[in-house]
Amino acid sequence: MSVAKRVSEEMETDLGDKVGYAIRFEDVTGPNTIIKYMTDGVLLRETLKDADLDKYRVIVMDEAHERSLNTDVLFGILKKVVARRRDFKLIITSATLNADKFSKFFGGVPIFHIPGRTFPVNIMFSKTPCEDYVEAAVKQAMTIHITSGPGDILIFMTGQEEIEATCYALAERMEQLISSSTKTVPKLEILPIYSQLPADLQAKIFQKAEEGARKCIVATNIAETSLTVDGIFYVIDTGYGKMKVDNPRMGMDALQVFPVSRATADQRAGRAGRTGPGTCYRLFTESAYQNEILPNPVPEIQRTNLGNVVLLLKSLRVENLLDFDFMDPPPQENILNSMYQLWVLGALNNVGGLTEIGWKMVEFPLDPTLAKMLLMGEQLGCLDEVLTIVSMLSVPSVFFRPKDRAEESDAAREKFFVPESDHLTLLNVYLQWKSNQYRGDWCNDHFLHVKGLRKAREVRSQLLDILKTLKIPLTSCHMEWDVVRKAICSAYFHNSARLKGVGEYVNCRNGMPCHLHPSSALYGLGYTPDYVVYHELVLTTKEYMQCVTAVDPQWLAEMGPMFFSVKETDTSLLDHKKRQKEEKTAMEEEMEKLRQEQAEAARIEKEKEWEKRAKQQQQVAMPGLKKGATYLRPRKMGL
DNA sequence: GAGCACTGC
Repeated sequence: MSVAKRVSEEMETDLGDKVGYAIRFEDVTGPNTIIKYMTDGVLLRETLKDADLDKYRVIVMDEAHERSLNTDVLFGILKKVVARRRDFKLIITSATLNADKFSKFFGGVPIFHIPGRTFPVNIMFSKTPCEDYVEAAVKQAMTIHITSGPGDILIFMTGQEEIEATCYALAERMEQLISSSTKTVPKLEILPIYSQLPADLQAKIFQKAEEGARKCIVATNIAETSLTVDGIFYVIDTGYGKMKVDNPRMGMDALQVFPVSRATADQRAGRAGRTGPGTCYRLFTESAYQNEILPNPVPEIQRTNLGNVVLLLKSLRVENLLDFDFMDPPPQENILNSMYQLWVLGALNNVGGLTEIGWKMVEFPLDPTLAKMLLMGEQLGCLDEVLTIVSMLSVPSVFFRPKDRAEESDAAREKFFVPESDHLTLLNVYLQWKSNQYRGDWCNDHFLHVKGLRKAREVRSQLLDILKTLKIPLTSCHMEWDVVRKAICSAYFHNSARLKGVGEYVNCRNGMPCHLHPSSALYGLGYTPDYVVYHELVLTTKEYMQCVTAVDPQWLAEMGPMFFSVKETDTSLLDHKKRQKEEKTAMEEEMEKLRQEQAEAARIEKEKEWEKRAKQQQQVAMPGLKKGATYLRPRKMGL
C-alpha cells in the first residue's frame, strides 16, 4: 500500500485513480487504474474468475525468492498464460542468486541483474559449534556494546521464550556491569519483538534510542522480511528459526526448530548493512554454513497441507494434479493425502472431480474443513453461529496469557467456557464482545487480543458477502447448541477421537494417540466425553488436540459412513452401510486401501518422530533465570 | 497441567 501511495504521488494522481492497490479486505482501485499493486493471494483468487488474466498486459511478481505457497501456484498458472497470450509480459524479481532456476522454469528467458543498494557486511563465524546460543548471543552483544562503535544490535532467536530469556540475561549482565564498574556504562535499550507481542510494545523498536544509548533488538524471523529497522550495524545470528511443518502421515502439525538455510542466513546478515557497513556475528561455524545447512529454505508448497491448492487447481480444471507444472513439485504423497481428505469431506467425487459442495467450497478463502463446516451450518440451519466459529478459527488464538498474570488470565478465560466445546467457547467470546459494542477496553479487561477479534470480525463480514453472492441465506438456530455441535462434527469426522484413558484419546481412524490440552474447556469438566472431534493435532511435548468439541457417536456414524458404523442394531443405519458397500467404486476401494496404509504409516512415523525429537532436544535450565524456567535448544548444527 | 516462526485469501 505504501508503495502504491508513493507511486501515485509521483504520477500526481490520487491513490485509487491511476494507481491503486488491493489486499484482502480492501480494494482501492477504479476504472482509471492502470497500475495495480496487490498481494499474491489476491491475484490467485482473480485467476479463478479469469484464468487468462485478460485484464493485465504485464504482471510483475515481486519477492519471488520468498516462494510463498501462492507465488508457487501462480508460477504454474502464469507459465500457461504466457504460452497462450502473445500480448502478455511476465517479469519476476528475486533477491537471491538463483535467477537461473526461475529463467529455466519459464523456458530460458533473459535475466537482468540490478546491483543492490546495501552496504557491505563483514561476516564473523564461530570457531567452534556453540553449545548454548542464548548465552553466546548475550556475551557477543555485551562485547559489542562495550568495545565497538555506535550502531544498534539485532539478535535473531527462534521464539518468544528464548527472546525473553535473552532479554532477561542481557538486563542482568548490564546490571552487574554497572555495579562493578567505576566508569559510567552507556545505556543499552533491550527490546524484544515477535508477532504475538502487543502492538504498543512492538512499536518501541522503531523509536530512536535516547542520546548515548544503544538499542539491542531481540527478534524472531519477523525481522527477516516482515519489518525493517534502520540503524542496525550489528547482527547476531543464532542460525536457527522455527518453522511449521505438516506431517500428513500423522495428520499433525508441529512448530519445530531448524537450522536456517544459507539464503536465510545471508538475508539476516544483510540487515546489518542498510544504514552503513556492518558486521554479522554468526554463532555457528563456517564449515556448518558451507557444508551442513541447505542452500535455500524448503519451499512452503513442499511442507504444507495442500487441501486449498488441490481445491483451487481442480476448479481451474487441472485434471491430473501430479502433472501440474510446479517449479518444485510437492511430494506426490502429500497431493494424494489432500485429495483423500477432500474426498472424505465430500468435495471430490469418486473419480476425483469437484462435487457441487466442492465448487461451493472453492468460493471461500478458508481451509477446506472450515468451508465444509460453513456449508453444513447452512444445511442444519445454524449458519449464523457457524460463521462466527469459522471466523474465530481463521485468526490466531484470541486468548491473551502474559506470563506474569497467568492465573488471572486463566480465570478470565474460564469464564467464557461452554462445557463440552472449545468451538462454542469461541462463539461465546465473540457474542459477548459483540454485546459489549466490540469495545477494545472490554477485550483488555478480559485478557483477549483486540487485534485478533477485530480480524475475526473482518473475516466474518467478508464471508458474509460471499454467502450473499452465492444467495445463501443466513439462518440461526437461536442458541440450540446441539445443532451447532452437529455441524461442527460433520466437518471434522476425520479428526475424531475416542476415549481411552483419563484425558487420553485415540484417533478413531488410525489409532493415533491424542490428548486434551489443559487449556481446553473440556479439561476441567470433571468427566471426559467418550467421543470428541478436534480442529487440529499439534505435536509439542505430547500430541495435543487443539479446539475440541464433544460429539454423539451417532452423528459420526450418520455423517461419516465411510469410517464409522454403530454397534447397536439400528437397521436404517445398517442398510445405509450395506448400500454404501455395494456402491463401492474403484476410487473408494483405493481410498480404503490408502486409509489402511496411512494408519500403518502413521504408527511408524510417530515412533520415528519421537526418536528424532529425543535426540534433537534437550531441556536445559537457564542459569540466572527464575526457578523452573527452561528453554529448548538444539544440541548442535546439523540436519 | 501447558507453551504460541511468519505471511496470505
